Amino acid sequence: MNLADRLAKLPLFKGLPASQIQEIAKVSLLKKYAKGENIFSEGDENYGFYVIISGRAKVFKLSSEGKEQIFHFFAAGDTLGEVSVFTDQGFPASAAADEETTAIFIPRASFIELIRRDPTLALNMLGILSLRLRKFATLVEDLSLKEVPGRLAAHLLYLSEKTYSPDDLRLDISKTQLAALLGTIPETLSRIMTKMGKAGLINVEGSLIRILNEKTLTKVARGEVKL
Amino acid sequence: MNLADRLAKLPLFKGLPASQIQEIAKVSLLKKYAKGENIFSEGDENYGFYVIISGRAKVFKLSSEGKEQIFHFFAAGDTLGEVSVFTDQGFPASAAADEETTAIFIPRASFIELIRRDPTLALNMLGILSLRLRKFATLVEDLSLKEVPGRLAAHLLYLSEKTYSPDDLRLDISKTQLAALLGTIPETLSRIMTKMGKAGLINVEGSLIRILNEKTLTKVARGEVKL
DNA sequence: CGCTCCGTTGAAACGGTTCAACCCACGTGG
DNA sequence: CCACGTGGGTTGAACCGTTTCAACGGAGCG
Repeated sequence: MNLADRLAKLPLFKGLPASQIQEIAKVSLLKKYAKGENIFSEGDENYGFYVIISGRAKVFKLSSEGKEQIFHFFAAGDTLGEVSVFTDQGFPASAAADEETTAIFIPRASFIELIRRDPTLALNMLGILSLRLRKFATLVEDLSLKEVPGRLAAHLLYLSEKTYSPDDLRLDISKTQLAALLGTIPETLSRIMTKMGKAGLINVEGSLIRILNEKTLTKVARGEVKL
Repeated sequence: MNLADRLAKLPLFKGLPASQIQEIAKVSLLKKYAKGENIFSEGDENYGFYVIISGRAKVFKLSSEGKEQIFHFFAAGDTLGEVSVFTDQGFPASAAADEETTAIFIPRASFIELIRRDPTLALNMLGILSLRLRKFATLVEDLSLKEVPGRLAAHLLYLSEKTYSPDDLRLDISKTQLAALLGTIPETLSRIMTKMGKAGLINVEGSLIRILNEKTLTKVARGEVKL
């Protein structure tokens, strides 16, 4: 499959005429990243953004002591690095491939040029950024207003919503990564999972999690019930 | 001054032809809010967004126990509530006037219509949302990877950057509000200010803060030095 | 086989919050 | 004009959730 066909499938380019997609394809690059490989680093100058074709990437920051906070995971179809396309500063955070990942790199100047010509693309991008802002809002809420059990409960319910079998979840990331996503450390996450298990809220077997008591779990997520 | 003149001065509408601004002005509303008055609430259906003309507003969330996390303060020229213009969900957080505030309400449909016609406006809005995302990124970083002294130090240095007299700061919000912005409570903030005073980093007299040792303060902000 | 990575568990330490008391500046009403 | 209440800010002591440090078990892999 060539670049143009791949681009045409993306939600970002939905509703865009083929001719313009061809144009973008001409200046775009297909890139491959090995597991754990760096995609860009905080502060790097930015010449464009990325669209994930396959695999998974994370955007994160590290503290001075080495603790990692993951902002978001990106999978096939997602865009990353768009923020610095529209502001003249380097990347606000770093990104790395979580497994073997392929992505399309779209140069900044050509993309802006395309937006100027087609407002549909602009609206698509505005929708993407708005969604991202929503996610940040709930992340801030979780970090500041909820304790770790609340964050975990909220995350499990979030996963539950986007699954076919809403009570049988499979974590597609390691528990260490999950801890970094929830703003805590593996030890704490482990303890809380054990507690939730003993309280009959969930059942954990490796990366398989079954929700046993959704009602109470919801209350924990809201901070109405403590563990 | 009429609505159209006010709109024309906003960075959001920079570079936009007067005819289109007139059009927007026709469907916009001038609103006034008393100190403390609610502007919109989390989850409210959204029919448009707001531009602050004078005064100050805050966007925030409350925990189930009543703790407040302020996401951002907005002053004259800033827009708020744009996020839900581009996604079909209610407001992700609540907003209230921090003092007597006037704002222009711009209806969603007309604004989207205008974007469709003028890509300049789209690019302006993309720039605004991107900047907001950057702020969220540093907020998350602060909450998750820094301790309260680090957050305070970072905030003071941030204020210092945007002042004429970079070593003499005046807090324009109450310390209680500052605590809510930094993700902590007034008691903790007070203690840390005292500590920083005793360590010779700053000098606090009411809402006047003088930075005495910027170098060390920077290290505290980076987490390289503990208090 | 032995290494590394991930996850788990325990005990101690720490940062921050909670609760309570108190101070001060300010505005209001008697 | 003073008494009073109110809101913002400060301080102390107890408490609590989370992290830290250390040790250990198991799975996967060269």
